[in-house]
Parts: sequence; structure tokens; C-alpha cells
Amino acid sequence: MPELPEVETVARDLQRWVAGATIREATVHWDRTIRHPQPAEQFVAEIAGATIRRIDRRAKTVLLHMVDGRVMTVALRMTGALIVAEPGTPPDPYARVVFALADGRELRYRDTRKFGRIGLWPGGGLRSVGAGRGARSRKVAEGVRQYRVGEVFSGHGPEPLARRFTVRRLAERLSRRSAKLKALLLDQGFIAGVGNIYADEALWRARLHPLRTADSLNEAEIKRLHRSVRQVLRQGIANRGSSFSDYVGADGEPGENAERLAVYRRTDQPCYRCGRPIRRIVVGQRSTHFCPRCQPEPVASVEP
DNA sequence: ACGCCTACCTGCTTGC
DNA sequence: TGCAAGCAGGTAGGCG
Repeated sequence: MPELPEVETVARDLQRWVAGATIREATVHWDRTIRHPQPAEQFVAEIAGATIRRIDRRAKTVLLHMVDGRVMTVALRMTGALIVAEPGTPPDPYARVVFALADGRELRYRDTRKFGRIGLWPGGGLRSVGAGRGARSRKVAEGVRQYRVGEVFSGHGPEPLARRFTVRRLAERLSRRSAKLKALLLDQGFIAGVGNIYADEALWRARLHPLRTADSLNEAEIKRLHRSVRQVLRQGIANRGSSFSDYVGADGEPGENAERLAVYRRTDQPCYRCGRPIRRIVVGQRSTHFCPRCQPEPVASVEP
């Protein structure tokens, strides 16, 4: 999916353009886009007439907070996009859900691969960014668990750009894990929002091999990793995200960050630091790019 | 905890 | 040119 910087870009665009707008009617063209607990028709009935108060982001999910307190979550996954269309814009064959706004515009959820999911939840339980604990669900009359939006994110790790995501906190989390760095960065329960592109970029910047294990890092390396993760994400946001084929902001335009990536999809091209060709390997079924000189192989344990 | 597999989908690129 | 295989930013669930 769009990763943290791409989702942040979309959320900021939407905050500027549709905060205050009222959803007149939603049309669902692909039912499975609507995730539990609502079936698509119920979702359509419940969202009609809702006014959007503000839009922000949690992990890789766009949150549309309604004036009545409910929260619509939009997880873009691989190819999802939220695009504001002016009246008269030709229909989009890949629009899976279309929100007709009262002012005549449309907010379109476009998703070629149909992996993305939209949900509508009672508010509550969302701590300020970077919080850990989730919300407790509310028991409703018939004993049906009614999840609050905070619960959707209870399994997520800290927001890497939050103030409380400190070197110390990262060090503590790393020390308890033996997984490979690449796999950990992709694990949303470890850090929220990092995906395949920014994981590779952060490791290159930190000069850490993707196969290093978490608990093998010394203090200086942890510091570099912490700074690198935040830098690559902030740079991504500043450039409105990295676009290859599908990702676009809410303005429908691709981001500029792809051209500034150091390793991602640069296999065999020279490393910007040392000139050696970038290598591609597969880690945990995900393609992984790194510089074999700048990111030295993990040392075999000096042992028995 | 960890790693590996399959599934969910469609479209573009690559190689024969 | 044609066609099949391989690839893609994500994640959930299952198994060992």
C-alpha cells in the first residue's frame, strides 16, 4: 500500500479539501471493500448524511472523523486511492466506492486490486499518536461486540514520527526481538506505517544489512536506525510520497519521492554513497534492496 | 516468536 | 507478435 508518507499526504489533502463536507450518498461497486462489521448496504445507509469533521492518519489508514463522533477508516493496502473529483469529471472504472458530497463533488475510493477496506466505527479509544494500548470494546444490548475505532489499532506499534518514539523506546523494543531487521520494520505491531520501500531506504541510510537480527545492534546502530527511519519518512512526506504505478494523492497526482529513493527498485544501479551495484534479495517473501558494501553482512557469531 | 505458505486481485513487464 | 510467467507499495490466517 501506500505507506506512511503516502497515507499522510492523502490525509492532509483531504483535510484541506473535504473537511466540513457532507456525504449525501455512498455507492458501493465492490461489496468486499466494505469490511466488517457492516455489510455494504448497512454501510451505505449509515453513512448517508454524515458530515466530515476532520481527516487524519493512523499507521497506514486514513481516518475520517465525522461530526457525530463516528470514524470511517480507509485502509488503502496495495493500490487504494482517495481522490476528490470535481463535478463533471468522467467516471472512474476502478472506483469501488463513490461518496457523493452535498456540494456536488465526489470523494472516490479507487482500487485496482481490490485489497483495500473501508469501515465505519463508533469513536473512542484512539489515544494521541504513538500510544500503545487499545480501546476496550463496548458491550451492546444483544452481547454483540461493538468495536470502537481505537480497537482497530490496538495491535499496532508506535508511530515512528511521534515525539514519544525515542531512541530509548526503539532500543528497548529491539532488545526483545531476534527477528531480521527487514522483517521487523515491516511488522506493523513493531512500528506502524513502514512498508517495503521505506524499510529498504531506512536500512540503507542507517548502513544496516537487512538480515541483521534486532538484538545484534549496538547503541550507535540503534541511533542510526532511529534517525534513518524518521528521516526517510519525513522526506517521503515532503515529496508527497513515492509513486510507481498506482499511488496518487487526493489531487490525483503522483508524488515526487520515487526519484529520490536510494535503493528501492535500483537493482544493479550504483550506490549513491560508494558506487557499488545495488543488490536485490528476497526476505520474508518481499523484495529487498541494499548496498553490499555500505550495509555489511551480519557477522557469523564467534562461537563454540 | 519466528518464518514460511496461501489468499485476496488486477495489470504491467519480462523472457522465450 | 503472442503468451505465460513473474512481479507489485499490504495484510490476514494457518501451520510447524
